[in-house]
Amino acid sequence: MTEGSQRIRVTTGSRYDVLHTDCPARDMVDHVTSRWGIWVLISLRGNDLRYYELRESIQGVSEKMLAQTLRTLVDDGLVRRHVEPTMPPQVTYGLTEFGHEIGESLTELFDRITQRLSLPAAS
Amino acid sequence: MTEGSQRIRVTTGSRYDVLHTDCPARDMVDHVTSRWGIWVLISLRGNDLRYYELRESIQGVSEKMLAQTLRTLVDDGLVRRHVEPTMPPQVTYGLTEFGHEIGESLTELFDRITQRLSLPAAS
DNA sequence: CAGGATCCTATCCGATACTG
DNA sequence: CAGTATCGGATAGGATCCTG
Repeated sequence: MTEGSQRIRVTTGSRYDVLHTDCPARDMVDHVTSRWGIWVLISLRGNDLRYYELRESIQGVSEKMLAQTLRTLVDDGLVRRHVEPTMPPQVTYGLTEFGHEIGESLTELFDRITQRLSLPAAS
Repeated sequence: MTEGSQRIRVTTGSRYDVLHTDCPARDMVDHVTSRWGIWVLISLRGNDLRYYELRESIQGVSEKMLAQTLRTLVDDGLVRRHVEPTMPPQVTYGLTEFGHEIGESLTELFDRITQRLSLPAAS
């Protein structure tokens, strides 16, 4: 993004000026609202799931994208990864406390959308 | 996505089985959580804005993507577009009632993320 | 001012093959 | 089982030019 001369406007009173620049929250938001991230977080709300359970639960996701998404969410501190050193290995994913907070917001967002879509039509 | 043999499992008790298939909500969610869509919706919460105001407010967005994002959100019934037939023309964008609902959810999501990022560190 | 049209590049993402 | 590595097509997205 190469912003050197980008000034952060804090004079207007809008609290969103800051985030519109390159603040770290923007990356996190992008991860959370990524194509598959949102469904991973929602899927894990009920209970922890293993890798293949997530893959079957989230229709349409490829192994590559699921792995990639999970890695990002683990790095961000939203998802916890638990490895059981058996043979074959068992890896379980669950939400951290932070992940639960975010999952709650995402579920609310999703619910509002489905609710609206179930109505006839309105502007 | 070409799913013909895809069964909707309604027997498990999880209310998210349905949405993991190709339900229309998924498209809407993708639009709302698109790279720029989320910032448009948040930006318009306070007050209506004109095109160039949005462009300046949302740092990093190109004219093309802003226009494209706005068109999608208008089609989805989240944003209202008002044209003042002057010369030069003035176009103002604002949220519909539905847009306000969604914007509220997105703001909550965003607030939780920024709040967490402002803390030292935790898992 | 508010975009549409065009071009071109970065990246996303799926398919496939392979590994501990 | 739970991934990683690589490849290639699709698409998102930026830059530029142009119009009502």
